Amino acid sequence: MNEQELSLTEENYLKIIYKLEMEHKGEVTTNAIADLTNTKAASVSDMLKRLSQKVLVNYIKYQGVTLTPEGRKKALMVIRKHRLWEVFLVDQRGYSLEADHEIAEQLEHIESLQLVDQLEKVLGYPPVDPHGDPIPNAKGEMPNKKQIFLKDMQINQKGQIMGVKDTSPLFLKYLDKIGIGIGTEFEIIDRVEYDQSVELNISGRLTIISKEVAQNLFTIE
Amino acid sequence: MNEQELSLTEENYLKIIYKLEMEHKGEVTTNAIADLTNTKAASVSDMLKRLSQKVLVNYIKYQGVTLTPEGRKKALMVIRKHRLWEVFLVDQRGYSLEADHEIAEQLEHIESLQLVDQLEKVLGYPPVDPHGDPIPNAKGEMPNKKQIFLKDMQINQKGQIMGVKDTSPLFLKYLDKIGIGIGTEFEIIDRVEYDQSVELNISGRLTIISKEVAQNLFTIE
DNA sequence: ATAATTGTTTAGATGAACCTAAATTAGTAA
DNA sequence: TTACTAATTTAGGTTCATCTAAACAATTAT
Repeated sequence: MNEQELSLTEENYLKIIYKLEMEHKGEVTTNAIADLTNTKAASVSDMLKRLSQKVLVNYIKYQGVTLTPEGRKKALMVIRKHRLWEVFLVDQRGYSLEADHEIAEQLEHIESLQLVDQLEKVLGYPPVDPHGDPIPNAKGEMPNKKQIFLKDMQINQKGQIMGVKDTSPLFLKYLDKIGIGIGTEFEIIDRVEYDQSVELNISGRLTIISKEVAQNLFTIE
Repeated sequence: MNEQELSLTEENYLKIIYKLEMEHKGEVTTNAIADLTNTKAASVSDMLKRLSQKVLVNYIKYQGVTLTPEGRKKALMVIRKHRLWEVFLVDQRGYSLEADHEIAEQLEHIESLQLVDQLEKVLGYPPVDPHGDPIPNAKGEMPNKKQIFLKDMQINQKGQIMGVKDTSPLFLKYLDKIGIGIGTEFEIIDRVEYDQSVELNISGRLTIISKEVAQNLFTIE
């Protein structure tokens, strides 16, 4: 009785309400939603009424919306799918395409919990997507992982590259050249006082990265 | 001017018309389409009018439809996506899920030619999907590959397992056990007169499969 | 050839998701 | 407070994809 199928559009609304709720910590306004959905306020009002009827949001006229527990769970499932597909896309093809996000916007609506769970397994249970955003678990709970930049890590700490901040082709090409990518394991060997560059041990080899690079690479926890 | 975006529904109609055209070699009837789309004849008539206006089908009232070249190309692109995703699903997870086809039905509508081309590359340019159906190329042309069952191959011929006919869990489990899967390379060593079983060389090791198994495994060309 | 059957199309409605324009409410400034 | 502005909702329409029921065309059987 719980598992009402949601339309693609409804899923998108929930996802956006979730995001806005996180940002402003509270009620979400009609206009804010209209902006992000590329629709008009009137259309949003319509939809909020419908979502309210399905008990996915708490909606009081003129006062904005919040998600119900059920709505939040649905939103998190969509976000989970989106982020896992993002990992998949980057994994399969590198950061090459600007379009990754757009494609993930479509893939996030593929219905099959099993598929997404299997995807997660194949990808090695990544805690975050390539933007460093945490991936909700199969129960629809958002873990509070945080990204830590190599620049800020202690000497002797180990980790695995989980993503990059700067996604310009120039930077990505350089990373590729020096053999650093998503999943690369490393250990912080030393930090050079002089220029704040960082010495890494990557599978036995010493690799030195500049401060700029160390500011743009992150691991998790 | 050519690249009108099609709705998911329109894509499905084209795909189904293509399939029916292949089967009956000629005009496709309204009712046949209605059956496969799980809609009613009246809805099909409506849609055919719309597709006709977009010059994707040739439609004459009471006389059935055929695809135009443009419509055929669109249909083949959908089929290409569907079959590549099927390969992906089986690749990632084995035949485990009955639901593979349903999931591919959704994935086939993901818009991104680049993604599907990249997928094809990652999968190693498979000529057929796991059901042995050929995969149209990036230009929207259907190659005429045909499946050949191991039962019918000559001694000394080599090949690669491209799919299975029987997809019952029992059979798939057995294949798994004897180490045969999609992509497995083999050479036909001999055929045993007595029971028509087939001796294979699989990466240096002799494997014997029964007539029944050899009737259900195929390669291509 | 005519009648009966089957297949197909039209007419008129529906629901989802959107729109514009007008009305309403909430919040702010005089 | 009252008047004004900005945000929101309602009213009334549109398009897409569907439906049912009725009308119409084509095919088959007598």
